[in-house]
Amino acid sequence: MEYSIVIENYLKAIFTLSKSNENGATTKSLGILLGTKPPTVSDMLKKLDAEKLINYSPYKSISLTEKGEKIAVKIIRKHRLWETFLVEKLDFTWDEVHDIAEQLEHIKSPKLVNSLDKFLGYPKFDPHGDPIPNEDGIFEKEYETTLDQIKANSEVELMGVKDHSVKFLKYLDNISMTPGVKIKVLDVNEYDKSVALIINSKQQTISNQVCKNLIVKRFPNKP
Amino acid sequence: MEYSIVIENYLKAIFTLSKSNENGATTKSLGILLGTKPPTVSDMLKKLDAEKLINYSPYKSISLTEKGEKIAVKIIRKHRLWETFLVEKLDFTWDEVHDIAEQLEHIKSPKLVNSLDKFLGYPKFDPHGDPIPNEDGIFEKEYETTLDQIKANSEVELMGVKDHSVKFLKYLDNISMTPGVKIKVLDVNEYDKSVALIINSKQQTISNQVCKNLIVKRFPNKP
DNA sequence: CATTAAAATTAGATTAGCCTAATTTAAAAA
DNA sequence: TTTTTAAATTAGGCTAATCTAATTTTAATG
Repeated sequence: MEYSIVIENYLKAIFTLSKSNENGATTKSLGILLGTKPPTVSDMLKKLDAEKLINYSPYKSISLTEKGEKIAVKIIRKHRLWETFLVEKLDFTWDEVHDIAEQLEHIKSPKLVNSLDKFLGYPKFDPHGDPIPNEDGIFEKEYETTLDQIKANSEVELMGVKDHSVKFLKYLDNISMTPGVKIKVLDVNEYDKSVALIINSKQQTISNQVCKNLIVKRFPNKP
Repeated sequence: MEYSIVIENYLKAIFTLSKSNENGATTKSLGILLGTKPPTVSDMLKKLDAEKLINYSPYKSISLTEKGEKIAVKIIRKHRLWETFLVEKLDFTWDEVHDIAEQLEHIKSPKLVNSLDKFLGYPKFDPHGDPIPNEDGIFEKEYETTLDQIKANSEVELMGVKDHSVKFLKYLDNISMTPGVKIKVLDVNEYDKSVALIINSKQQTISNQVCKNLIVKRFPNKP
């Protein structure tokens, strides 16, 4: 079955709010997120319930059915793949891509999504660091990687090291690179892949070789 | 001003029919092309006229205003760029791309179109051989090029040669490569750029060097 | 030039998605 | 536990885009 863009947006919004919001999705919060008034939301909730996309009855709580969640995840997958495409291939910046991806996420073609995924090299995270679900709707649970995998304008947390030699650890200590520290990646040098970053509000540059030995964690699931 | 997808489709359809159809766009032909009934078309024509996108009054002929044509050409530009993207980058075939491009052509973002254009290397023709208008809405008038510029699954006509040596012309004669002949390009070898093609329903393979000396004409403006 | 056939338009109705105003329900406070 | 307040829903209406049925206009034919 094919659903309207409006319905797809509702499902995505309910998914997002169910994860992030304390009370889950509400008529009010959906209205704010989607830019519509509460009565409009109420109407639509009844319709989504009738289509078995959500579980809902008047004045009660809102949750996605399995069917509804599947669709929501598909939209999120498309959104994040298109964002990745725009940044990686068309040189858009981090902050320009959201509105365009909001439109692109509604393009209907199963083959297109997977071709795009392949073209992009099956990325696991979008430019904001949010995980991209695979074809089966599974989100990567492994948020850890090495620092050389991180793109510019991301924030990560240092989890550990791969090289445990005293020499290396002393060096890390020198630049305040201690476990648990927050690292903001500013820029990746195209030539030698060295990385400009900020630790404790101090800017530094470290080599690609060092990056490969630093295990970091991304922060997923921001809006 | 931003117009609805439906309006954009009407303008594109009127543009196409004005070029191809004997009587230009009519209520009936628009209905067939857009999959709507004549009364629906009539209503919309009044609306488009009110918006100064077309010149029209009841029972009279239909033509685009400058304003309307500009929008139509923009949509066509987007459509053909996206088709090129799908074939060149995502390995879609010739015949799979139309429906997807019909959706993609309505994505709104001026920067996106031009970034895509740049990413694709400012192509002048789409995979069907139709010309892609540039940012200013100008269509390439030069349909002639050399055979090495032609992609797989295109049809061209031989217009002339660059090498006029007897040796070369004798060789061409041998393979029925005579001026005016229709050439269907089947495949371009990735390794040596040699080209598999059909002339007079006979398949042959010719080298890249030979291709570079053959001047051919594309066939633009198919549906 | 009158008649007929085809095309186009007007009339009236429907659906999805949205709104404001009025009412109902649930949750929080007294 | 009653009262108050905030949230949610119902009622009634609007617009864009669509339809069928009826009517009008143009063009083609005799």
